[in-house]
Amino acid sequence: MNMTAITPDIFQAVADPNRRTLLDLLLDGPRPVQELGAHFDISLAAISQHLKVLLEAGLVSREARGKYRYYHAEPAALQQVHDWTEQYREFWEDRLDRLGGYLDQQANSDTETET
Amino acid sequence: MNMTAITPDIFQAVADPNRRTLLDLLLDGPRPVQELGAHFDISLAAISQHLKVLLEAGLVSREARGKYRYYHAEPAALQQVHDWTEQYREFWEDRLDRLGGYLDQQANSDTETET
DNA sequence: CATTCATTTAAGTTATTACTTAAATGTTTT
DNA sequence: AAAACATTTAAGTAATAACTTAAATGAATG
Repeated sequence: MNMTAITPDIFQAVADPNRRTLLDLLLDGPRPVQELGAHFDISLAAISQHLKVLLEAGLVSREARGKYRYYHAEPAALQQVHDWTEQYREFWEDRLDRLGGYLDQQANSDTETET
Repeated sequence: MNMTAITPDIFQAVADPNRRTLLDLLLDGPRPVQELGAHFDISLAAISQHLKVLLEAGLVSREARGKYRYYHAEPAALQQVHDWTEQYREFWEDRLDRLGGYLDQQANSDTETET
C-alpha cells in the first residue's frame, strides 16, 4: 500500500507543467526535439533538459533517426502515478455517491477549510 | 467538475514523497499534526508546512477540535491527477494487450532508452 | 572534408524548496 | 491568570530547479 518508496522521480518529473505538455504532445506520436520545442517559448536546450528528466524517469524513450532524435512517450511508466491516485478513487466516489451528501454537509459545517 | 477553482498546483503538491505519505496516512482517517509527525523524522514545523501546501492545493482540509487541528484527506482533489493519467491508460493497456509483445520487442531493438 | 543542422552538455544565474530553530499564537488545564 | 500543550509563523540556510547563452558533439550535405 505504501507507494511512496517506488521511483520517486516520476512524480517529480510530472510535476512540471512543461514536461506534462511534452508528454501530451508525444501522445500523438514520436517527435524530434525541434518540433516539440516549437510549442514552447523556451530554448531548445531547456527542452532537451526537460526531455532528459523524462527519459531518466522512464516516461519517454528516444530513437535516433539520422540527425534527429525522435522521442517516444512511454505511457506505461505513468501507471505508477495512476495506481497511487487509484487508491483514493473509492473515497472520492464514495463521497459523491451519498445522496443528500450527508458527509459533505458535515465536513462543511465542522471544518475550517482555510486558505 | 469545477475547473475554475484556484488550484495551486496539485501535481507540485504530490511531487514530494513526505506529502504523499501524509495523504496516505490521512486515508485511514483525520489526524492531528503531532500524530502525523510521529511517522517522520523531521520537525513538526516542517510537517505543518507540508500540510499547508496540501491545504492550499485542496488535498486536505482542517478541522479545529479543541487545541488540536485534525487534518482530513480531500481525495476528490486527486481526480485531476487521476484524469490526466487516465488519458494515457489506453496507450499502456494497448501495448500490454498485444500478445507476443511485438511492439515492445521493436521498441527495445530500435530504441536507445539510455539513462 | 568543411559546413550546416539537430541536439546535448557546460557553466552560470535566479527562484524555489525542504528543512532547521526560535518566537508567536491560540487553547486547555490547574 | 499562569503554565503547559498544539500548532503555526518567522527567519535563515543549503540543496535543487528551471532557465539562459555559449561551446561541444555527431550526423548529413554540398
